[in-house]
Amino acid sequence: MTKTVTLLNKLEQRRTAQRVLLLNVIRENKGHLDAVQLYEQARQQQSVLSLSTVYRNLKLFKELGLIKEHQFGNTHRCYESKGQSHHHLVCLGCGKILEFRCQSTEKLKSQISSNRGFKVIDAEVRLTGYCPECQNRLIHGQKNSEENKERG
Amino acid sequence: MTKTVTLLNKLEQRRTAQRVLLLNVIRENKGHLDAVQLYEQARQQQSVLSLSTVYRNLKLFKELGLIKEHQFGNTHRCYESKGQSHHHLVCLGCGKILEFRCQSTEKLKSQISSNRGFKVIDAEVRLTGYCPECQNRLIHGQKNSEENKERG
DNA sequence: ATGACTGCAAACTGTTTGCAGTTAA
DNA sequence: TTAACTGCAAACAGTTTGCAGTCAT
Repeated sequence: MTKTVTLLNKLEQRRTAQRVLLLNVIRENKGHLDAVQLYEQARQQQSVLSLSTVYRNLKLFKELGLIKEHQFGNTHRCYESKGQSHHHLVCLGCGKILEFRCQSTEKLKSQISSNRGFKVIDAEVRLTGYCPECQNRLIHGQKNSEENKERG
Repeated sequence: MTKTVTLLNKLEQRRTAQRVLLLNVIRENKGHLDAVQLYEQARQQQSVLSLSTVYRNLKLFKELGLIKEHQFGNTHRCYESKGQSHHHLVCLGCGKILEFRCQSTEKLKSQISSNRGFKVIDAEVRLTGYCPECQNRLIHGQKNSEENKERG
């Protein structure tokens, strides 16, 4: 994987300690982080960092195409490093986000491109429903778990 | 199409003037409305209505499964009546939302269901990129149109 | 040296909530 | 009659912004 530092140099952005730190945390973390989670994880490694810097740099990274932004059911947005393309299963019961891959979107991209003249940059498939655990819980008549609902 | 009034009765919800009005506006409107747009359109027909009522009822309609909620690039959410299943093309240039249909998601649903044990309630495919007009504008070196960017 | 970047606090936006009055059933 | 519903204003959460100081180049 390209070094974060190199990445920032190439993109002609200043290589500040905060940017290197933030990008590293995002890239090391496999899942989805929201701004506050990223802030907290980053602060554990280096305490000089403010939440506005996190927001400002998330915006920058997004514009540079280094990360992807998502908004699932929740109010807040979350971010992930752009790695291998994958899609999401969003559980309505517990808010958990699962990932899956599928090849068929490539075909779809080219279809849309030729039929509609729309230049597709990115494709996301999102399935909402219930994960196995929540199905189980619902069958056995227990109350919905709200545990992971906000920070999934 | 089922009458809004009948719909509310069936669902054992009170048939208030505000609810009937809001549901009608949503159902008559083909595209996507955010809360404020819905509020404004509804007020044109009947001036006794507050924004909190709009939010409260959007939440209700969503829980009853009468409408679908989306969050595209923007900060605000938008809503549409549940009609024939369709997916979205989101233009990064002007924020415009285009729709398309595709059959392949049904197959995907059952695949995920059998492979992962995830009970799929809904599937959405979202392609982001550039609409024909924006591609044109970009080729001819003009600046990005921000016109529709917020209220698309 | 200097313009990009940062932390801080204050502002802003979309949404939710408490309350007292109103209305559908 | 009364619990569900409403409008209003105030609260809230997530995000953005203005400013003065700092730091990468």
